This record gives sequence, structure tokens and C-alpha cells, in this order.
Amino acid sequence: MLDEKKVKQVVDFDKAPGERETPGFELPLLLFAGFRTLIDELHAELARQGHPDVRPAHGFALQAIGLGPDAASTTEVGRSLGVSKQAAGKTVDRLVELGYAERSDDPADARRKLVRLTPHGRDALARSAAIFEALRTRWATALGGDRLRDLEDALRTVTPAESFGLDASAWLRG
Amino acid sequence: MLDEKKVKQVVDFDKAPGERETPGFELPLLLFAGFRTLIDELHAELARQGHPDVRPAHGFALQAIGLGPDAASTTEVGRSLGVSKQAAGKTVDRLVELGYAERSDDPADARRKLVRLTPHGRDALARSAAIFEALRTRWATALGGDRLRDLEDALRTVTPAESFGLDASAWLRG
DNA sequence: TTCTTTTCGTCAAGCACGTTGTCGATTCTA
DNA sequence: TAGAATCGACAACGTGCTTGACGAAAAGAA
Repeated sequence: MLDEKKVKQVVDFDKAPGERETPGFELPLLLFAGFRTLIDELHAELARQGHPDVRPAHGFALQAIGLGPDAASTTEVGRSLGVSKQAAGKTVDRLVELGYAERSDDPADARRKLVRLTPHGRDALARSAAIFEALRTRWATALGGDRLRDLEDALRTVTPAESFGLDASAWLRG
Repeated sequence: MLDEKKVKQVVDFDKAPGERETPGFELPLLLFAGFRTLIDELHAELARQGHPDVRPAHGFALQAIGLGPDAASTTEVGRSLGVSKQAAGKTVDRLVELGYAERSDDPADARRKLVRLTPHGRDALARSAAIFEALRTRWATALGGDRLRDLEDALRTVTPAESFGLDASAWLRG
């Protein structure tokens, strides 16, 4: 890494001016632009479908609450999101305020409070899944199904598995 | 958009179980994972090279300060970053504390304070560029140059130009 | 020129969202 | 059963953004 001589070799070797490689700093910007585009369009469409209050951070939290077959505890939600249990508690508070989640006591453990999605929350999650499907279809139409599949495969190749969690919102603070 | 019937057609039509399309929600996660991987590796390497204090948000700000030929004002930096001038002012304060930028009076306008990169700041920016180049080369090695170029082209196709700014850090609040 | 409007940078207050530390209550374990 | 671990809440705080207000300086119009 950082061997600039080698970089120059690989990047500019025998290239005519018009077909020089794109500068390296564009790659993260392109990836982020793609991510942002999808998330923005998701939330614009969610707002149109009766969920104007959902924010990106809420979406990840809804997913974290809703994924398991059993109801999750606040602490578990925090682990899924990569944040402290206190932060998760506050996020759950907010989702309860907004009517997306509800708490109940765990009959098997008096310390725990179970967090469940309300019908409204399940609706948001189901619509999100459908919208993501539609957005992917739009990309497949614009790019061709093969190119999109290859894009996904390529990203799977270069990203370690641990980059994959729902802790996206927790990351940006870094 | 959101025509679920059409989605099902395109996604699952005539596919054997093994070659079904990847679910739509993975696409944003893959894009974000790629972005995060690059940024994490950039900052890990920057830390090794004498810049342990630079954070992702700082990197974008350094870029915003350093891009023009002339020194920028705080307000202009804010515009580049997509945040208010007050927020930009605080970010510049922090960069000044860390030794990456310095303020000076504008001889032509007593209201303005010019923001300039220090040699330390220019060093960070130059090293960032080199590291991004090296990271892109690593991806090119892992994927093949053609696939990487196609990935970049594909992302350029599906992302609107206005998603491209340095206002990445300002975005997550949405 | 003088008056008005705009712009620059700062101060202040507040919000969103994360952190660490502490605590009582409850459960697990040795 | 005594001690350790865990759950969720409360408090205090940090960061980074927002809006609103303000004085000083510049720009535009009379």
C-alpha cells in the first residue's frame, strides 16, 4: 500500500489521455452517492406511502427490532445496531413515540422489556422491503441485470463480512 | 416504482432457487460497506503516517478548504459541505486546533476571514490522495481493472450528479 | 455622497444522538 | 444461599448540527 511508484504503473501505464483511470478518490464518492440515492428515494417513497416520520436511523432500528422471530430486548437491539444499550433505549423511546414499536414486560424475566413492532411498524418494514425491491429493479433496468449482479458480486468480493451490519448510522461518528 | 407485481416478475421470473436475484435491501448495504471499508482503511493508513487525529468529517472539510486556487471563506466552506456557516465555522475551529488549517484576514474584505491549509493540512490531503489511489489499485487487483471500471461507470449511470458533493457528513441527519 | 440592503462571522440556545458512569432490581452461577 | 452478571433506567456530558439574532463591513440605489 502507498507504493506510489507502483500505483502510477498500474494506473497510468500505457494509457492514452482519454482513457486514464478515474482518480482514486472518486470511488468512495461514487459508492456513497449510490447509497445515498437509494436511501433518499426509499424515504421519499415511504413518506408518500404514509410514513413521513421515518428517518434512516429509524429504518435500521426497525430492522433490528423486527428481524428475529422473537421479540428483542433493548440491549439486543443495541448490539444489532452497534450502539450502547442506553442509546438503543432512546431510539426505541422515539420509535414508541412515533407509533412504530411498543414495549411489554417479558413474562420470563422481570428485568427485560420486550420490544415489538406495532402493525404500523410492520407496515413500514414491509413497504421498505418492497421499495428496495423496486429500486433494485430500476437499477437493473438502467444497467442491465448482469451488470448489476456483477456490481453486487464485486462489492461482496472487496468488502469484509463484518462491514455488513445494521450499524451504519453508528459508524459515521468515527 | 413500487409496482410489486412487476418487481416479482423481474426479480423471480423463471429463476431456479439458486440463482434468484439478491434481495433489494442488500444493495444499499453493499454500497455502504464498500464506502465504509475504503474510508476506514484510509484513516487507518493516515494514522500510521502521522495523522491520527483526522476523522472522516475532517477529510471532507480539508478537501473543501483546499480545492480552490484561492483561500476560501468560512461561508464558502459551509456551502461546499452543505452545512450552515455556523457549523462550518466550528469545523474550521477544530481543524485550526488540530493544526490543519489557519485563518487570516482578507485584505480585500474586512468581514471575511480566509481559511488556508497549513503544510500539515496539505500533507494530509496529499497523503489521502495517494492512499485512495493505492486502495483503488488494490480493488483493481482483486476485481480486475475492467470490472472496477464498469462498477464506476455503473454507479455514475444510476446516481444523479447532485449526489456527488462533499456534503457526505452533513447528510445522515436526514 | 447618504441611506438601505446584503453579506460575513460570531454568539446563544436548542435539538438529535451518541457516550460513560451509576444504580436498583432481577437472574444466573458457583 | 452468597456473589457475580445482566437488564433497563437516570444523569451528566460531548459532538455536531440547526435556527435566530447581532454588529461590522461591503455593495447597491437614490
